[in-house]
Amino acid sequence: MRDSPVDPAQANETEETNEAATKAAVFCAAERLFALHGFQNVSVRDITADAGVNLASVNYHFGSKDALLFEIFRRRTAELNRERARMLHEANDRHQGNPPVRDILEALFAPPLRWGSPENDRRISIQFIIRSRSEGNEEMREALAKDVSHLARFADALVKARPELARDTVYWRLHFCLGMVHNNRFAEFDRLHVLSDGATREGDTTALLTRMLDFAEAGFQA
Amino acid sequence: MRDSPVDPAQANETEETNEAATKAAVFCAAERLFALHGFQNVSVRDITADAGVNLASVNYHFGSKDALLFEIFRRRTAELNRERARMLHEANDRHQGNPPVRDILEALFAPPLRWGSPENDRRISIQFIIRSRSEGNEEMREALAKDVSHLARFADALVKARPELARDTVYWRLHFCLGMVHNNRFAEFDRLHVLSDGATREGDTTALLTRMLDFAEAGFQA
DNA sequence: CTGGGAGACGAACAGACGTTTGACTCCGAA
DNA sequence: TTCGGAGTCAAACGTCTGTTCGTCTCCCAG
Repeated sequence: MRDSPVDPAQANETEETNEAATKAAVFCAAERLFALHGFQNVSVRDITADAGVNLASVNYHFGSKDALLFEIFRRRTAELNRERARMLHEANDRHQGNPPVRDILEALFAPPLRWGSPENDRRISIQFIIRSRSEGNEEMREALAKDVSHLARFADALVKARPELARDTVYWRLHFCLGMVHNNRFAEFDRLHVLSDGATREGDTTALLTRMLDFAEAGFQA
Repeated sequence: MRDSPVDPAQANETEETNEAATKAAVFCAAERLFALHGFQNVSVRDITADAGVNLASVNYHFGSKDALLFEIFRRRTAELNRERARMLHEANDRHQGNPPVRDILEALFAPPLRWGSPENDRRISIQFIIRSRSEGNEEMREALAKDVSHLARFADALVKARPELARDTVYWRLHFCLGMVHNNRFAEFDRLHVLSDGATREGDTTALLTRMLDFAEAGFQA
């Protein structure tokens, strides 16, 4: 076992890499199948069959099925958090450390929405993350609970942007905004599509972002 | 098999009923365990052991594990929809068939919030419903997708209350509101509690309802 | 050339799963 | 009293699960 194996995410879909190609194939197949069918509904055999590798590959490269799940989760949440933090940082730079509510919320909404756009390769990743929020095992939920520092930065920025609001009011409204984001699942989009008889298409990501920002920004004005 | 067995929900927790007591016990135990640990993480043996009945009871009284799941789902969603429809009807009566946005949203928010209050027996039921939205099998998701008529009444009322808004705008904002509701899970409350360092307690249901209505009503003003 | 570790592979493991079976008890109707 | 169905029960069924084992191939350092 070498110390720094080929990064599965970087070797994405490029099965030509001469080393650890099977590890990357397992990683990608697992993420996709988990995101589409749920964590418990996908067996190790499903993953290895889809990836075209041997059954024992999962346990050899990742230790266990749960460890594989957690590694996908850890990597993707880290990437999402990094992108959100970067946008929040840019908003701070743009507004001398005191960005308005809309810019803060954009840093929260835009990354998962961009990932979720139909033409984006990360569409699967965001579905995986959302799913891990409800189907994740104890380890994953613990990691989510521990990682409040990431959200705390957004909460602090919002408190600074709306100093007249009580702190707990800001926390609750941030909670509502997160609910808006996490509801962006395939099934929910389908129901909305049926309800509106085809009037609402989720294809236009920037338009959806504007809709969400309009709604949430107004919510913070209350 | 008689035609109208004792209603498990009515025989709730009263194991003294001389007939079909085990069916009610299975129903209650299953709902609680499913809500707490997830659908796939609870086995038929877990349910029957918790209910104190024989292993074969589930298949005898409900046909299969999936059928049991679906029966709990069907009953609870019907109860929730009925309560929401009743509140929307009352709001219509109060305002001559044209209730304001806040009253419509209250009919949407209040029932699940009331159920979710700590002292309420239905706290488990609402967790079950929320869970079924992401963990439900094909049959349950199909039932959710088909039942747009229930949501359509809320959408129509909102369109009537805000005629200056485009229809798809109203649909999207209703979608956002549903996200706010469905995010009210145990795990999410926990994270919010950690984030706010104990400042936000979910105990006061009416206060939470006010917070949600303030936020969502303002969102519809945008 | 040679030895050894990394990795892929088929096969098997032990356990948990949902479901089914057949016998037994009990009670109301004939 | 007798018959039959409803309900409970222990036991077993076959299947699918995650994981492990032993072996084989291949490549590179010695």
